[in-house]
Amino acid sequence: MSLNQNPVMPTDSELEILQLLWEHGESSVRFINEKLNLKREVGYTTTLKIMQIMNDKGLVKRNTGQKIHLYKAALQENKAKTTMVNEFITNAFNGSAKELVMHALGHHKATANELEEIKALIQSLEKQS
Amino acid sequence: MSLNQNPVMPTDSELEILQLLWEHGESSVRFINEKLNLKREVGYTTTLKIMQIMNDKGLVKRNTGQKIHLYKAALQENKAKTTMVNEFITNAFNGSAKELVMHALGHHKATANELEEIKALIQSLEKQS
DNA sequence: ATCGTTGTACGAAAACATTCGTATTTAATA
DNA sequence: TATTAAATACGAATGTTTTCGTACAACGAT
Repeated sequence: MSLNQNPVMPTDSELEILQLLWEHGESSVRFINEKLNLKREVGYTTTLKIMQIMNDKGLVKRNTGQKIHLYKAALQENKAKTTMVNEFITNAFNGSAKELVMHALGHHKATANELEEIKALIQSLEKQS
Repeated sequence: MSLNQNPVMPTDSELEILQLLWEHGESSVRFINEKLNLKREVGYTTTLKIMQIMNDKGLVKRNTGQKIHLYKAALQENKAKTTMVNEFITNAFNGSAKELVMHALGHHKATANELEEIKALIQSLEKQS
């Protein structure tokens, strides 16, 4: 996706890799490729190429000090996800966070505990105003 | 009896057009192209081509009874958006609706009224269980 | 009937994303 | 130091999305 190209939007493959980097921290191509292959078959050089492109785009930072290069996400997980959510709200929900939330809660199961946490967040947002 | 087929995910351009069709109902290519051009420059035949592709994919239904063909969204707005939200939750939030909602509410401003509506929805979800 | 305007059809270029084969580099070890 | 295993670099094929030029069809006005 991207009609909007401001903060560089990751492609689907790039997002898959970013998630692994957020979860595991700085990692080698080999490691990421093995994690990817737990879910689907991907060639090593395919993963390598995508991570090199991500480096060119500034989505990751690469440490080339050793033979085995190490990659880490260039963006904080929270900030990146907020950017993606806002983009999604703009593109698919005409800017209405409420609409998105209604769909997310109405059709994707959330546990009682999660609903409590969301209520608490709303409460704290209401106190701010 | 009809076979259920995998929902086709619209591309960004296709989604833009779907939103206009949901908003305005059955429309001509000329009309949609003019709406698009309020926000960004798009050639007429570009819009035409995308709408033809959407027809091939089954994203829209086309009425060719007149010289000016009319297009309407093939999917109900609610169903399509739910599908997109669930896809997004899977891809970017590891399946957690809560994570998505927290991001949506935490950083995208929602009005006090909207927060009330969301609370009411949560209440009704909690009653169900 | 012909001309000009406004449609649709279609193909191909341009831009972007994904995949992978092959060449080259690096470094441990025999 | 020469060999080998494992890494990176690079280019090209493939696939998808977006864009638009050009051809042709429909129709109203002359």
